[in-house]
Amino acid sequence: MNELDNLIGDLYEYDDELTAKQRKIIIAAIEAFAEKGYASTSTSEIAKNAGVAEGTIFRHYKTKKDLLISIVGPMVQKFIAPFVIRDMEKVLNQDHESIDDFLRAMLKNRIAFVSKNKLLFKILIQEIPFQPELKDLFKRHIGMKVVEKATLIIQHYQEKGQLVDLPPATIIRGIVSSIFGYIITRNLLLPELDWDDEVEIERTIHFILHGIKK
Amino acid sequence: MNELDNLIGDLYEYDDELTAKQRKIIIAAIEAFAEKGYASTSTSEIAKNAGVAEGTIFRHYKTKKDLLISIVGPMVQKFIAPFVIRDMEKVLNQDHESIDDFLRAMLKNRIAFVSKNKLLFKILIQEIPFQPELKDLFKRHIGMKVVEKATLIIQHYQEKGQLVDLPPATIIRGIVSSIFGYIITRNLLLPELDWDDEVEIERTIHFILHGIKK
Amino acid sequence: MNELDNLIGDLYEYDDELTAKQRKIIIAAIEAFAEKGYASTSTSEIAKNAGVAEGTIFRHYKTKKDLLISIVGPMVQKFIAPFVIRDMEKVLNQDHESIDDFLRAMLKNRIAFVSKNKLLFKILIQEIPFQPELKDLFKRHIGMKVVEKATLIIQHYQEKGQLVDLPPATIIRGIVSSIFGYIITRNLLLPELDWDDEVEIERTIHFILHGIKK
Amino acid sequence: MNELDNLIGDLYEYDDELTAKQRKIIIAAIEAFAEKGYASTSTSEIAKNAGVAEGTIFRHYKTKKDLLISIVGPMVQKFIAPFVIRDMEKVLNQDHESIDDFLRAMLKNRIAFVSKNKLLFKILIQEIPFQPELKDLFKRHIGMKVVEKATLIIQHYQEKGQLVDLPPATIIRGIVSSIFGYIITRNLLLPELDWDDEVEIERTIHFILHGIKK
DNA sequence: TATGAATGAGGTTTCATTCAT
DNA sequence: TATGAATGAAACCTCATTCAT
Repeated sequence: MNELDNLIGDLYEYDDELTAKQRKIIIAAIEAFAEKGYASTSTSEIAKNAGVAEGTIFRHYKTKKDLLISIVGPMVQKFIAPFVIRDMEKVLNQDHESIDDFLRAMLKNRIAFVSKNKLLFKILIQEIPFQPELKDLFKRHIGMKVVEKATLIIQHYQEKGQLVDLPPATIIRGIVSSIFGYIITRNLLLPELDWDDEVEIERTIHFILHGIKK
Repeated sequence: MNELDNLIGDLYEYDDELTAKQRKIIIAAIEAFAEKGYASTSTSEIAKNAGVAEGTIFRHYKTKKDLLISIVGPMVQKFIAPFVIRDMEKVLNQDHESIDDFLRAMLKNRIAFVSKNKLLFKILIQEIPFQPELKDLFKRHIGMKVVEKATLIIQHYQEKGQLVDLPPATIIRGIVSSIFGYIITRNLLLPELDWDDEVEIERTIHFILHGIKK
Repeated sequence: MNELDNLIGDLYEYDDELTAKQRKIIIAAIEAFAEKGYASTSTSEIAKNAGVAEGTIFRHYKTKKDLLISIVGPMVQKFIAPFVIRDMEKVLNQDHESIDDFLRAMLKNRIAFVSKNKLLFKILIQEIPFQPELKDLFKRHIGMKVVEKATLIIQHYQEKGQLVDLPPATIIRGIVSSIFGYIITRNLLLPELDWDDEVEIERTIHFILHGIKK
Repeated sequence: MNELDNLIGDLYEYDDELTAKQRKIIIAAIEAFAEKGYASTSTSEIAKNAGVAEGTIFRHYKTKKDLLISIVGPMVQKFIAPFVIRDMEKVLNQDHESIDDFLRAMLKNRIAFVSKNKLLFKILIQEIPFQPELKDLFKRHIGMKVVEKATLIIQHYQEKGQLVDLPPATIIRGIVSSIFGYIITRNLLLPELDWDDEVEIERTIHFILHGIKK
């Protein structure tokens, strides 16, 4: 479980916050939630796969939902938000000459991030519609901070005459849809295909920038 | 539940196949599945909301999963596939001069379709990852028939010199991502906003055709 | 379980409100609660003794506490309160010449009642301190209606010059303590002794009326 | 927790038998048992309220029931029994002229005792029916020694012609019921009322001595 | 001595499903 | 056809107790 091991290291700043059993619980939970969905995964199954007693899960997480939140919350909080924001600040400060470069940087970064966190990503998008806590978290972090920043960046480039005069919200939606479309197709819908990320990212950037019309 | 009533009429060709109770069961099930997810909805809850006895559900549907499939299967089979295909044939036959018109027709049609079937749509995309039957159905209908047709159309326009020379798969992904991005934002993420569909569809078409660069 | 059978008949006015299984559940629950206490009785144990599946209990009673309340509530409501009140009205109306007769009637009646409901009585006094619902029920029925009536009766006899001039509350406490003292000693503390109820009741009445001093 | 602190000092002859943690455990246990009942109190709750680790409880008390017994046992053994007996011997030796004085002394003494030990008293009467160990302890100490002595005293006064010719057991029951009736009403049923103990004790003595008849 | 992570048996409750009516 | 009582497996969770540190 190399992917998962790294992941844990990322999610929890101080590794020693977690006992060995806790790590095993989290890893087993991530795998099960991603494969069968949160509601269809039983705590006894998680315990069995983690090699711990069922009671041990509840010593560390008061409820099953607590376990979910503690897995998926940090992903939203510590990763998505700060990374995105830092990236964007970098962009604004370094003042890339063209948005091409900016877009390229962003896409690669985000795609690498999701590739490292495929399972968590799947859990997150599956459960957001049903977990008000997650929805809130998401709206607060992404909806407010990220969209705000993104709007500024887009206006910045629009003023420089590089971007079309669509409303920033529409532009953001276009970009995000394209990115997610790629990520989901690549990782969830057709993971069995041979993907040349380098090339396909360039194509996606081309699509975002110039559309499909010749 | 006007939306649901129409819906039922659409899903089942011969309305009289369904008893009144069956209709009520299906409606209650759609509402519950969409709101809380398939796995988190109990059959007793469906029965209560439908105003029937618990046993009645199992008289008509052997298992709970049968109920799900019988709700979401027809959507895939009878709706998505035929509509899309028919649309596309229409396009190819009528031979729209420009893809602009074609795209516009498609988008409006698909968006109208999903608006009519918001709840079913939500159930479908939530459950596809977890229900092999649905995944198969989907892949067979969409993946094979639709993608095939779409590829032909794109090649058709590429030969006419109207479309950029990206691989058809990339183009399809771009278009579909943009459509879904709009539908999901509009119906699931931010349904509380005031949407002017006419205008926003035009913007989305513009994005698909020309991208974001000026 | 003849005692319990009668009991059920008393508690539920229309016997046919209860299925056979429900009766068995209630009887098993009463026995277990009385023997081991509510908190120390498991629902699985009740189910086993009742000869039903555990789920059956929860089909009829939403929670374990529901089961307790539905057993002990009617005892308070339908029995204690109305009986006592009716008795007392009878007394006031018939206007017994002396309180001796009244006391005697009361004691016999109450003692017979508790003898018929020994187990329920035990459950009731054990659980009242821990179940707010029961406390409320009890205070409302006994505390308010019964004490009020009793006060009137005592004042009635005090005016006739038959009763000592202690505050009614003190007199009620004295009488009730003596009755409960007898009932508890007789049924709970020393049930193994040979009790001649007739005689012992006369003695208790003598104690209440004249005290211990010669 | 002044009440509880004194209490502990009383229960354990050599205070230094107890570590600070042990004291905290006992105090927390008394409070919890009294409030929610023995069976409904978890050891983890006691540990938390005592500010110790869960394991610490089991270092001092082999089982949860051990803890209960070690709390409530001394109350029966070291307190009730010896006090009562000593009092009674005093009475017999000092040879109070009248039982009035004797009764008054007893009542005040017992009521003061229970007031100091309200919580323990509550635990004791709640748990006696369900804990054979306690029942035994109680029967051995109270049932045998106390009743024996009390019988002697009553016969003593009966011979002096001061007491009515009811069987001693009946007289004991009358007195004890009246005392408990007062203590329970005062401390458990209606603790929120303003009680003037001096006055109410006199009234209770009057009731015991002369009954309710004028 | 004290800790608190770990246990696993057992608690209450839910639930899809069956079946006699 | 429709019912809803009944089921029992399995869900989530609690808890007294143990044990390595």
